[in-house]
Amino acid sequence: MNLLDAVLVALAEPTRRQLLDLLAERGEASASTLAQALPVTRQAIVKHLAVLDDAGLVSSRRAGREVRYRTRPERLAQAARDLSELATAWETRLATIKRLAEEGD
Amino acid sequence: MNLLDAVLVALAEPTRRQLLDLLAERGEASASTLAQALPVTRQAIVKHLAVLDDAGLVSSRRAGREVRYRTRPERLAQAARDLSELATAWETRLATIKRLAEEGD
DNA sequence: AACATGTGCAACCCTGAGGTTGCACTAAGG
DNA sequence: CCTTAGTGCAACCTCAGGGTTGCACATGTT
Repeated sequence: MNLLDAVLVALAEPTRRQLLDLLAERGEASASTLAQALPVTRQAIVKHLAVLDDAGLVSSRRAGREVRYRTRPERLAQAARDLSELATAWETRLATIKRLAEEGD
Repeated sequence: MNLLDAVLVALAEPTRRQLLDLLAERGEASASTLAQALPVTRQAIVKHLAVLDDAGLVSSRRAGREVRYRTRPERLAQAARDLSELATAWETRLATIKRLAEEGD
């Protein structure tokens, strides 16, 4: 599974998108803190953060006894570019097909 | 669930991404035809196409006894723009936080 | 030292998504 | 009219993903 795939999978989950919102809002936060803002357990949060980390959408660092997470906008920006490219490729395809159809009739 | 969410969910599935590839490649295809190119049943394909349709990533039209599907690049392009916006918003947040931290120290 | 807070790990539960099979229905072609 | 190819519907199966609980471990505080 390449990175774009991982990003898409990561973003497909409502809770994970909420987590990203919270992180973007706060700049940095621990799993325990985040758990207080959402209707799920800390453990669930941790799992989600792991998925987000695999997708490169968040990074973490240890600060004493807690682990702080933050967003990584570059990855999201990259994913956006990838999707954009894909869209352009489709458009080109469709344009070509349309053109051929018109010529051939 | 708004449209971007639906798009993300739709794209999170490998088989659906393959379907989109095939459609982009062929310009137009029916569920039965697509099923021949993938290791799953026509029914599975139909379900996936329904999800893609809900997300606005494909459109369909009846042609005699078959239903032909095609990609809709605008939606994907829109999704790409939305993600890009989100990334920018995060970047702005992080920049602000960083600035405040420097000023306040 | 004792306590509180945050994390890590593992087992477990359960729903939904992806997939299949079977059959009825409809349209095209001989 | 009969056959063939494509679709639609519904019941069913299976498993990974999201979630929980319980407990051990580590760090900070008094």
